[in-house]
Amino acid sequence: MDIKTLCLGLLSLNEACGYDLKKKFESLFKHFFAAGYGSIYPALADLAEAGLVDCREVPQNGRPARKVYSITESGRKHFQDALNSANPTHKLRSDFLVMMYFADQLDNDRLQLLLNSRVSAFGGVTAHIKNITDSWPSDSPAGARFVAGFGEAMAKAATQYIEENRHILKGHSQDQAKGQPRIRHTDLSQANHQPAATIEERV
Amino acid sequence: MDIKTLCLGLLSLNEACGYDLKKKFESLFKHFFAAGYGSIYPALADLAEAGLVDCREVPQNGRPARKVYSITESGRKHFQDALNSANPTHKLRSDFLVMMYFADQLDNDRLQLLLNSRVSAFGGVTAHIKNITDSWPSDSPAGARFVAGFGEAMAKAATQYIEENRHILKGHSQDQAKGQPRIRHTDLSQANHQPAATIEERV
DNA sequence: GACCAGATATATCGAAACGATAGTGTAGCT
DNA sequence: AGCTACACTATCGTTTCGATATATCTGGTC
Repeated sequence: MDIKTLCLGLLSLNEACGYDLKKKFESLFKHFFAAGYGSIYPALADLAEAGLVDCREVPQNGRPARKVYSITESGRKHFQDALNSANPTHKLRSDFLVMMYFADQLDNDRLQLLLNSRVSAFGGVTAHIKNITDSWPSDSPAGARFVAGFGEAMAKAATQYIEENRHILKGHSQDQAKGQPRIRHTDLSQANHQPAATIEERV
Repeated sequence: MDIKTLCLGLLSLNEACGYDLKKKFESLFKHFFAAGYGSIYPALADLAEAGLVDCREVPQNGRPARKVYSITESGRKHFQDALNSANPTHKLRSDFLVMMYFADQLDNDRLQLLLNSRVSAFGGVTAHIKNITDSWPSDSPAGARFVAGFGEAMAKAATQYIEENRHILKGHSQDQAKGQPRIRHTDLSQANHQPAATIEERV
């Protein structure tokens, strides 16, 4: 599902301008789908050109006019089709885990700092979700509650995992020699080399 | 952390060709960092041009020659710097959760299908991680075990959350009218409109 | 022996998305 | 008077994605 479709989906609930959509991304979708202006504005322009949304300019005193986009029947149908055809992805991209993978090239202070700030980032996610859901009425849509709960559950599980397992990671102490990995590593590059499983190699 | 840096990190452990790196991404990093050929090959070329890696061609019978990249001292230093300066991200991008957010525009069969295949996808993640870790020696690096465990923990927590909360989602039945949301939605577009919190709006 | 799927290895190209930045006036606070 | 936050627009260069092309060897099946 691309950003265009997502914007269309949000517009299927309420008409909105680009700025409104950005705010939604940063409140409702913050923990599972990020989108910046550089994605949203072109997406809206494309949707308008394709006739999936209408654009209406609402002038304001001083400020740039709001360009309010509202979904058309064609757009609504298009979104329904997208909901029913796509097989949805669910992808994590984590520099944090990459760094943890390379923990033995970090010194210990740095490692502990990274772990602590990740835990605190998950705390921030939890706080954010609590913050937005607190204002919801009791009849708020099930989907919204489901995804909020999912975010909470993930943040909690991640925090717990880190706290329970951080002890297995030990960065080297700072006065130790840096820059050379302290594990064996073996030449991989013979012509016609064997399948990886039969070669001694750092996992 | 961009793909270049990540490739450099992998090359700090073993020299490798583009194809080798791709395999690593698809085994070790599969659950938290994806990268395709379209990212890896340009990254290697850039690294070589910047002098952070050396490239050595190893001819093979029939097949295209392996271009084996090995990290230079400069490259190693560069990677250490990257490890110590970046504040790492950890981002989820989930079309699945987007769709769940729009659950009330899905019919029930489709909704159940999506939930089931997501659960089974998490099962696949768990199986994949078990598969790669089973072959590891007992002295395998702590970082690798930490990130593998993290993936397992997340897959487990996600599965559990879905199973325990899927009942709150109810897609409409198939014979019901489609295409119109059944919740109120209010015009957002008055000039100089109020802050969102004071307007009735679908969350 | 014929045949096909899959592994090994390279690489490119257009489309999509990211991330940072710019501009401009209002409102409110100190 | 000056500062910061907010409301709204928008662009632009870089990075990344995803699909595809090419070519040969290997291993298994009918």
